[in-house]
Amino acid sequence: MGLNARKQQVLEAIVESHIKTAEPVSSRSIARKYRLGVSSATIRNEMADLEELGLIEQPHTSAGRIPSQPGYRYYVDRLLKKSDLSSRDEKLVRTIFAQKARVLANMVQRTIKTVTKLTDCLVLLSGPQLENAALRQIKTVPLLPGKALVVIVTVTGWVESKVIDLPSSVTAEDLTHIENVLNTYFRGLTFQQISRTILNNVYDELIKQRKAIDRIMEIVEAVLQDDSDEAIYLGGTQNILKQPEYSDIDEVRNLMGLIEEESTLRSILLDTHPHAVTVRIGREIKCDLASNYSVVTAVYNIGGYAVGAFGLLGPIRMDYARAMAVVEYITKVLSEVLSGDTL
Amino acid sequence: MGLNARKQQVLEAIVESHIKTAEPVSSRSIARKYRLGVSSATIRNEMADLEELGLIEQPHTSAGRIPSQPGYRYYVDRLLKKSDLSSRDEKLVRTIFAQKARVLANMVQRTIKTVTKLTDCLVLLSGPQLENAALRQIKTVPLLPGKALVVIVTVTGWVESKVIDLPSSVTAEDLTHIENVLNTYFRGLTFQQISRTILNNVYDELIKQRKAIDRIMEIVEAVLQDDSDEAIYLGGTQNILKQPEYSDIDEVRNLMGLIEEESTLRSILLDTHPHAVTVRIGREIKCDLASNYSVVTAVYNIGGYAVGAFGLLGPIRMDYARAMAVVEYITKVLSEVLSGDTL
DNA sequence: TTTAGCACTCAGTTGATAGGAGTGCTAATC
DNA sequence: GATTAGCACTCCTATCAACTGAGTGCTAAA
Repeated sequence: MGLNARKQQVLEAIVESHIKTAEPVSSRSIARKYRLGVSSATIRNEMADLEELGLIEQPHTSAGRIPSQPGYRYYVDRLLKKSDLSSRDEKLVRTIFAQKARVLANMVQRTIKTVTKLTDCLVLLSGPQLENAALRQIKTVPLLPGKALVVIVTVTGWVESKVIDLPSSVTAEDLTHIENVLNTYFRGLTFQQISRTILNNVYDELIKQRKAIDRIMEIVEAVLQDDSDEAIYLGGTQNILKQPEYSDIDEVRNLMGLIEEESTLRSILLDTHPHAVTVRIGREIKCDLASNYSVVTAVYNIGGYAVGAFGLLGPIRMDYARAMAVVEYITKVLSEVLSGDTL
Repeated sequence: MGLNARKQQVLEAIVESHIKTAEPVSSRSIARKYRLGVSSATIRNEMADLEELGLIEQPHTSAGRIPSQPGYRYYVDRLLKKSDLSSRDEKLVRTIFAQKARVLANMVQRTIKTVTKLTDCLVLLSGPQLENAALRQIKTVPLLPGKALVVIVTVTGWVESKVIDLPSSVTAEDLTHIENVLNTYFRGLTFQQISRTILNNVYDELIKQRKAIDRIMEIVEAVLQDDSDEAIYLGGTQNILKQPEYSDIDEVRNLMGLIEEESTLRSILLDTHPHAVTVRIGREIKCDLASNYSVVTAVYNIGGYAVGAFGLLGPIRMDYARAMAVVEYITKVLSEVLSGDTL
């Protein structure tokens, strides 16, 4: 869809004005506020063309124009000027990771809370899955018969702990032995590598102790298969309610319904291009409940392996430039911090 | 305020009808639905008296009556018939604690999620604070220089773990030593007792190792003073939005503002009678933001010591009988489970 | 003391009207 | 040929009056 320069300017003006005010944009207001050097009548003519192309639409005859979903798509693809976060905002983000104790659960909470201050969107975060984190050490702590705590420390200093159930036949000595084996063979490897490696290397070595291996596998699996890791964390509900589109109670209810549907949020968040900030607008999100929203998402990684996704969800009339800047910066910093490049 | 029997019946009818329908109640509908054996005119006379007493009020001249805040108070104190949970509901609550791993954080989440299904209120939960839990064992796990994991297991099998920072001068051997001391002297005591006991018993014993004592105190304090324990957990936002009072967008915003104010929620939750289910109605809650809500709260305990509070927040027109039954049952079960009486 | 009956009040709805914002089209201008 | 001024037209929004109906309060009778 090749638009001449002036049509692009008009479309850009309409999108940006509507993002700012949430109101339909009139030809006259464009002529006044954006110095295109032509009269409102000329802009009206261009608007008629843009409407024919399906990029803008009229809520009713005597109203101004608002961008259509394809209009926003055109804007995001070709008109939007990428912006960076201000250094003040970047500093704010850095404070998320200033705290010394590197506990994943805390970091997730702090990330969401902080981003909430940076945008008016709903903040979504999945993971991080530790599968691709390299192991520094595993500690096991026998608690009660049949119960032990497994503590995982990654090479980059992140701590995660889980209580697991064991066959009650496993003694404290077994556990110590298992811990030793795990640390000896697996230090520096990722969990993913462990599952592959174990069969080759360790199995032969410990063939005499079949039972111990079974236990080891149970532990590794218990740690990896914890469903709670797959939870979607979210915040900023209050934020998004400030947007004028949610002064209608039905919109609010729809939004709350969406928030409740964790599986939907998950599929939205995971439908993300692996190497770039992804923008999905309205019906581009393959989900009926969400066809009135847009999402900006990106994955973050540990040592180059995707381990989670981060995203912002807002009305279609959201500030895409800012949302993209936030998502890009957050996922960059998350990746750095989890991979240990900084700090 | 002594009301004759019929006035009480009329007040009860008004409160219960209004709780059910959220609409003003007319004399005629009472005459029809509640078999009082008198005509609507007689009920109108009684209503006039009740209004003069300030127990009911009229939104406008040609509307029915709704209970006033003192009217609800009278109802809760003298008219409300206490009810128990159905055995189906009780069974549902028991499933919260069916999971084997006794991890406090998980239990908190599950409790909230479950109660969300039992009422239309906002579910609030604080704690549990471990101060009054008796200690089975403490494990320390050195992680990195200056960082250790402290794992606490209570006598009743609950597990809580924290990453703490230590002076980097503390070695792994120090830590093991500290762990031994802690376990030797403190097993079976509550954290509260520990803080009192340590000065008397242990200090003399370990006088040669002043430094170690300081470390111990640091650990004990680090564990106790973790702010995250004082967080208020909440759920059921979607529930409460279904209530007809929240079809007004400003009401929704006010509610969201209240939810955001964690310190307010905390003070509401902690203003609870220590030995009974507490009901606070509207302005009885000492908080302007909350004067349009009612709360039903109660504390739960470990071995008789209060360790946290549980409550339901809803519109003043809430189902008090059910809310009280839920709060009473949940706190009873929480206390049992945490104290180890069952399971 | 209770009740039937009726006048009265007032919120909510409907319908008509006026005002205003914005467009689309036409004819004049550059 | 592109641009623009001007004007008729559309349709949303606000306002006001009239109407409706639910519910009350009061009075007089049972």
